[in-house]
Amino acid sequence: MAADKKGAAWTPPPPGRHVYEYPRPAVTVDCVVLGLDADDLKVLLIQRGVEPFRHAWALPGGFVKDDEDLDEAARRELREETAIEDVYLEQLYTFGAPGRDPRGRVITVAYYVLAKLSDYRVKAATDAENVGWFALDRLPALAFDHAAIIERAVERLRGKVRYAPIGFELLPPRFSLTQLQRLYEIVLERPLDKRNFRKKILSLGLVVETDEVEQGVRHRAARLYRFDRKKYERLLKQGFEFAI
Amino acid sequence: MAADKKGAAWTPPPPGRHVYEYPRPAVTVDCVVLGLDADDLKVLLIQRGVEPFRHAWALPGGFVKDDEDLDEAARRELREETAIEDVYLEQLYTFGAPGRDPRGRVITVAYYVLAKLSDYRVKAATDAENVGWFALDRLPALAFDHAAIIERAVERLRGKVRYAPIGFELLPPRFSLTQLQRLYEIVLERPLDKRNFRKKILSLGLVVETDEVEQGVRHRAARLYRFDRKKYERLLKQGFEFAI
DNA sequence: CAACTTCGTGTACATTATACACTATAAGAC
DNA sequence: GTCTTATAGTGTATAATGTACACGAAGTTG
Repeated sequence: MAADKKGAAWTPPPPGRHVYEYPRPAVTVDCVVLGLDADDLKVLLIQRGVEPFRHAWALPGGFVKDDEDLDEAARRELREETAIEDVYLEQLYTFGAPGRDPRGRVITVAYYVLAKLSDYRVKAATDAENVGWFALDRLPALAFDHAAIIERAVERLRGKVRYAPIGFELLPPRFSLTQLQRLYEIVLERPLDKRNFRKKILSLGLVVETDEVEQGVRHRAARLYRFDRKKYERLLKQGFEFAI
Repeated sequence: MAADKKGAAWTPPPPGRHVYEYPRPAVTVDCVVLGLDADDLKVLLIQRGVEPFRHAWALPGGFVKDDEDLDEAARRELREETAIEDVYLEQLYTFGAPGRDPRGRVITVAYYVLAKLSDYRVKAATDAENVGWFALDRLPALAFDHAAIIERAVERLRGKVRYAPIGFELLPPRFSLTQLQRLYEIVLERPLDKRNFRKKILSLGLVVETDEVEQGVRHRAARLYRFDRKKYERLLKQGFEFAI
């Protein structure tokens, strides 16, 4: 976790000295923010300014406040550290191995976040600390157990993208079918047949044609579609199962 | 959580008084132990002996110790409170709403556990406190937010049983295909066709015939099968996907 | 040995998945 | 405005899988 983002060094509690009779670990949230570039899944990292792991890159995150829920804490830290808001956010897994933070017992509730990368390309770089998107296969050295957390987030995305319409969270509101196919190919790491993919997607009836086309391309522009979330929610209630 | 199982009442920290500058919630683990009866999914509950929620039923669980991992803590609490060991155990979700424990901030990492109910029918009742299996549709009043935790565990089981061979964790090592079908019918809450189910299961090649048959039934005895875990793991590495 | 209960089996049809290649359209260069 | 280039957009035949459906076989009990 990157809790001490304002530079105030955090000192661990003296071992074995607790005010109450039960252990009191520190609890943080960490966010694995995934975004889709033209050819890659990318993850948003911030560079640590303090020890331990000074200069190492880490997941955005920080301490959970006394009066906030875990999801709230994750959204707050995201907003504070990366200016990212209004994204798909879901709890991933809680990491609590005793040695995962050299300063003492810190349990972190990890979240995974799907962001429309294009929305945040600029903003991300303007924060006080270094912030950047990194391709998943070219990650820098990471603080704590954050590499393992990212790995689990990607596993989860891969597992879930086929059975839930979460891929759309990575695309702009209007997208071409080619873009959508590219997304699935990148996440699933295998090529898909263009005609079969389109047949399948359109037969679900969840993406609807708009009257817009791609702009600024140097060839025939593709028709743009949008995801019909309301229809999806209606169908869900009727036992419909999304699957690609 | 049922952390104070030995009757020592736990008092909450005075609000706003922390030794360090960041909040220090208590962290517990709670286990949703599911078992399969003839006609029902059941969950294992223990009855609380102390306030709050004295006399209410609750999930087995307790505080995470300073030097143990979360999974370890869950297994330890299970062993201590219910004598259950060597079961399928997987982290479920972390619940941390500020008001979920009336005594103060307690964050709980929930686990779900699949147990062969027949193994634990007797042992479970011998613990110092009241312990019992409850059908999911006839739960007693539950402490804290434990009803919500159980609900999420069942959702997870339902979602996962079709894509991972975890149903076998609920059956004895040797089982009939009728038992296996019954399991899926109970978990998925819909009837399955006998011939189609057997075709499907056998075509996966993961359950193998043994030379044993059901004992002590008052009709033709069914052949018993076992799950071939090694074969499953081999196939997994080759990209095989389990699905029912 | 009759009655009962569950076991174990196959086929026809519908649906879905897969493999595969060319024409249409728009932009850009000249 | 014509040619080049790049991607968009489309259909069919075959294989695989899913679904619906009913009855004789085998073992137990009285």
